[in-house]
Amino acid sequence: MISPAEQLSLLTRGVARILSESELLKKLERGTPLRAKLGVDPTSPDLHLGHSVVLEKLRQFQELGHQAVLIIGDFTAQIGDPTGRSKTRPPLSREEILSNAETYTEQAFRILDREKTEVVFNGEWFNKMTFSDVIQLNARVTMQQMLQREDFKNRIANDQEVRLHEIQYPIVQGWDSVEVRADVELGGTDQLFNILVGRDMQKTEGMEPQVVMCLPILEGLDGVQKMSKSLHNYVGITEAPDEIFGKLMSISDELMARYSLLLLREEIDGALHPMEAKKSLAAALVARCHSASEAAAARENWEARFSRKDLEAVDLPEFSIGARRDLVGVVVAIYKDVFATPRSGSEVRRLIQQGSVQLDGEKLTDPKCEPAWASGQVLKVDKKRSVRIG
RNA sequence: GGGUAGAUUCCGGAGCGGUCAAACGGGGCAGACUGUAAAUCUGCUGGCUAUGCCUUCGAAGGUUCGAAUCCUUCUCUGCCCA
Repeated sequence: MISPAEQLSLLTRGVARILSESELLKKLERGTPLRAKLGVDPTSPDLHLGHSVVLEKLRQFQELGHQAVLIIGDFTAQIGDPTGRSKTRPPLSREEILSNAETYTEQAFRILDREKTEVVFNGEWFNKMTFSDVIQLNARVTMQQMLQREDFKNRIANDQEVRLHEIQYPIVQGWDSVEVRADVELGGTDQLFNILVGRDMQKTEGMEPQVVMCLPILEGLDGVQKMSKSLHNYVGITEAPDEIFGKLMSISDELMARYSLLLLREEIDGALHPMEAKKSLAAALVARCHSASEAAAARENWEARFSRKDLEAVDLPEFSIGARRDLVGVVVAIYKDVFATPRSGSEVRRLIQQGSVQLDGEKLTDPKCEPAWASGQVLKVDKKRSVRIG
């Protein structure tokens, strides 16, 4: 058994904010397993590297013999969170939530130890509440407290709306902590406020307050905004090895250092050429999401393709010419069927005119042309995407 | 409830009734250069069976030869006052 002090130093590594270390130490010194809580929202079940930062931390708790408590926010998902102006997000059905929760946990268990994870749905207690229970819950929190929250404050300052139900979210989340008797709650730094509410609610209930542990928010591939699916700047942990490797190779050097630190808890080796360092990072992350052998294969594939530009040696997706044989028609079909990133005919026409499309290394700039297609030809539609004509 | 401002293409934000598919900026995409990096430069950024046609400027009507621009009603939002 590792000593409480050693545990503390491991657990606080890579953490952006903790309240407070001394409280955590005290809890650790009791010697009984701590209950470490993480609440997740089953609205978009696709996990990406951003989520993995906090999941890794939770895993660390497990490795040290503590109890992970994963709360699925099925209740909140049923209400639907209408963030944004005109569009009200349709509330999810029971079935959707359950199936989302299923895919979510499936993915989360790539990182977490399934055997040592307690999964609970918060609808279990919230669905039983009456309106008067809700009022009483609200009575525990003041308006002033809610208005302290940074993003509410900003939105008010910028004349943007804040819906009343939005200020319920921290309360709901806070009550979860009471229900599961959390000793520690994990979350991104954006969760600081919510987690603090949980502390307060536990105190009002006469419980020992949970320790707040905030992990840094991972930037997306653009290096500016947080990683998120809706911003299209994410790397999904279930994506194909080549895909993950490629996406990581396109990040900036600056971001590479950040990813290395947050995802691998390692500094970049300054002696390496930045590109080599990036390859190691990419390989390490592919290995984590898949396996070491797949990581090696992805690396080799990438090098053949982009360093040696040896497209013959690479596994390219195959495409068979369909009904439309003209260049625009073919490229549109490729984007849609092979890469699942549809582009309109006009868009493709522009790409062609700008010299993005090559057939066997030769640029085709006339959208109207109809090349003599032959099986085995390599059609490159843009810098990163090519197919082999089947 | 009263007053007031506003709703424009991914976002921000212009837009004398015709020359507006709509300025400008951001973002995005592509090309050149590279290390699928950054920086920089260039081009593009509604759709189509494409020298023309179609659908877009909160919604529905209306006035006009003609409307994002004018009128009416409606919906939504901000701000101020209660």
